[in-house]
Amino acid sequence: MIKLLIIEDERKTAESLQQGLTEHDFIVHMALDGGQGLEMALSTHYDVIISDRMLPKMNGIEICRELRRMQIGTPILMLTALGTTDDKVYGLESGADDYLTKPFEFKELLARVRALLKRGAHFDATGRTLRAADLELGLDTKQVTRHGKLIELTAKEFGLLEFLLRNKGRVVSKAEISERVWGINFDTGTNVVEVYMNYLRKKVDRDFDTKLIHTHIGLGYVIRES
Amino acid sequence: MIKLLIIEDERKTAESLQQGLTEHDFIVHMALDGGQGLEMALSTHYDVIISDRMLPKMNGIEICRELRRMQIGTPILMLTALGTTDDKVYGLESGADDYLTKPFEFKELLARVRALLKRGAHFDATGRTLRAADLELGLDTKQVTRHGKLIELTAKEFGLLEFLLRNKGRVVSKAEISERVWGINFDTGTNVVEVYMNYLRKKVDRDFDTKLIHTHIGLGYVIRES
DNA sequence: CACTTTTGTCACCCTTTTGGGGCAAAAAAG
DNA sequence: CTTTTTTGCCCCAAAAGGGTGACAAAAGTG
Repeated sequence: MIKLLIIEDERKTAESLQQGLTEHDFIVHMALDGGQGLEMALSTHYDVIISDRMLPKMNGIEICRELRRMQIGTPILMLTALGTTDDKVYGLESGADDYLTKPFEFKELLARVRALLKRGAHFDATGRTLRAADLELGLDTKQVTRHGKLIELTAKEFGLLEFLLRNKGRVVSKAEISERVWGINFDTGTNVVEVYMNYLRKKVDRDFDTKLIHTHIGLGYVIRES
Repeated sequence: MIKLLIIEDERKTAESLQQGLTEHDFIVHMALDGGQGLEMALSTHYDVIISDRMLPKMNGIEICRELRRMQIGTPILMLTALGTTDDKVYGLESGADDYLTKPFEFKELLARVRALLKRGAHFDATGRTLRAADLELGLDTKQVTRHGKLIELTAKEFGLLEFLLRNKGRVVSKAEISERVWGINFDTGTNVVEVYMNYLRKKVDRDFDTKLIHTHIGLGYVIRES
């Protein structure tokens, strides 16, 4: 479920954007002026924000700056009627991630939104699927497959695999894992991590030739596809 | 030090880009055709890649796809003379992060590169690497290679090599090493440091002509690439 | 409540890592 | 050249790290 926020005061543009994006399976929220837009962006998590540059109450540039000041990194696509290079430069420097000049074709906007989503997907909890070789983990569907075959995981196993996949290629220590997946301070002499790593391996690696979960003794674990 | 790769075959464009970007304190590498560009992008870590779309040997779209297939997430800014919306859409869908149509003003390109950098700064999985000659140590991957060949190290060996590499060119005493790597007060008549230095040499230097680990008798050890 | 599933602990075993002893080789000192 | 110190390097035993089955507690389900 990908959520977008559109901040736009021209009714006609706003409506056609909303319609077009809704048809492409995005969840679209609308704000009709800058103040409202900022408020919504601050209170809800969006995957991409599309904002007009000229707006009542607070303009697009100000919204940008304010969001970045509040440590909100949501990608912002700025729309504008102003097409000079200086305008674009100014917009990008104030924290926008892309800048599109009106008039534009809807499909270009769609492509740019998707490009912004792709970039954020690595970290954002809203990405669609995580992959490593022929292993796929659906963040939305909560389904895991290897070589097309469904693998049933429990909640903790899923959480552990998701954490490993999000850090694909990076060795993560047991302390880091228990901290991030279990939320515990790895001081209690527990060996849950090892036990679960064992469960995961049985389900994910055992029946396959190329192993994905690797141990680096004394350092931690890593998912690697080589 | 921010490194950019420019893949562009038109001499004039290439040179003016290089000059402009160098003036803004970027380190700029150039490739004049697609094949060369791909090779460079695969072997070196760049912060942003700027690629022309139409290139000899291999075009920009193909480079994009190939890099993404190889799990390289470096932000890509595509340049093109083709300005139709469909071209842009196609480019963005193949894995590019931004798309700029020629002719453009340099300052817009600069602003877009900066916008990409801001975002890409996050996942720098390939950047945290220590090097000495053809020896590479990945701080995240915990992998060590020499001349492209993987070397397996234990945790202590890794810690020792990391310490030496962090102090590349500086002679570190055995007391310093045991203090920083083992966390012990080098008073016990132990010879662990010598023993481990020996392990490291076996794995890192033995099979190669140019030795990297050098002993300064009575003073300590150092990694030197000369 | 009875039953199933999930979660986490324990105990045991196996593997790898670690670091010391001892000695030969190399370097420095006399 | 001989002696002393330092370093390199083999072997080996102890320790640490990690894998795994059994089992009990906890959570979820009808």
